[in-house]
Amino acid sequence: MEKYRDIGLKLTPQRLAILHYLEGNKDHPSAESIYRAVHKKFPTMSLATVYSTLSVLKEKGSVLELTLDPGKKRYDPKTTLHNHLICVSCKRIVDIHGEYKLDLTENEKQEYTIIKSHVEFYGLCPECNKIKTSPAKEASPCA
Amino acid sequence: MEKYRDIGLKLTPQRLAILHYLEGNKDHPSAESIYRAVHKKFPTMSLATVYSTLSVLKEKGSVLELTLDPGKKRYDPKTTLHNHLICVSCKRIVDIHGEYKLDLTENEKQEYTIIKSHVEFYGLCPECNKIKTSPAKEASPCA
DNA sequence: GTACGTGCAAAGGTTTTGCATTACA
DNA sequence: TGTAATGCAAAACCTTTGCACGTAC
Repeated sequence: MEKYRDIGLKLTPQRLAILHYLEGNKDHPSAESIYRAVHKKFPTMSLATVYSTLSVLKEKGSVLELTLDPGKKRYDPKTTLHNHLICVSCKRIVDIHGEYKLDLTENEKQEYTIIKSHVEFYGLCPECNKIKTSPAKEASPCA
Repeated sequence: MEKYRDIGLKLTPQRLAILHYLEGNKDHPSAESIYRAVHKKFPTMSLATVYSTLSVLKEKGSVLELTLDPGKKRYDPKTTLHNHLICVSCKRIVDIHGEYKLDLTENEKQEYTIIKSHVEFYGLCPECNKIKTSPAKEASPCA
């Protein structure tokens, strides 16, 4: 946690609670769900503080803001390049770690400069896939 | 335009105006910008009508709702699979037509079912790229 | 001690909804 | 004519902002 002080963050109890919640979190939570989780253990926490902390973490490059969910932003503490699958059944967002060769044509290489890329897969997450392919059970949305 | 009646759409003047505006449109407009454009020619048009028409068109598969812009939805009348580049300079969204091999590992193939995929490139659009690579001019955001 | 974070409430932007009126088919 | 679309206003969300107060360093 000291690494956050090193990048110029004042470590208040509220921020520590948010940082602990985010550490290793693979749920790609929204501001609201971070707030709900942290508010349980820390009833004075306000939603504005969550937004303001996320804004600072984003500036410092310590979280990624994901634009995958129509209607709200999601946050990802994993900041190295990776891709995502959006489950069409349960709406969960899960990490996909493969690297892909996304080669532009020669024409396109002249026209554009590419800085980075991100792949969104739409399909079934492991849990919903299991339900669907399991012969014994009726298919039903997970979560 | 008759194809829309065929899919069960009542063709009101408002809807025709929206459909004309969307036809061949490559700007990936938001509801608000569709409203602004159509309202000029059609002053009685209301924003609620734009939303309701977009909702029907989406259901019928005649437009795609894009979740690329944090804070608002964008709409794309091109419904065949293609990818997008988000210009980090001018924020324009432009189509990228290459097809990519996005092969999952054997492990992943067992875990997931993939229905479709979409690649977001971040970089410079043709206009901003031209400005940047042109030696004679100062770089400046386009649009 | 000071600069910055917190919490509250209000405001801003996008999208949805309810309802009376209007118009397509 | 009947069903569905329109337009208006209000409400529902998500996110940002202003400001008085509190706290990490």
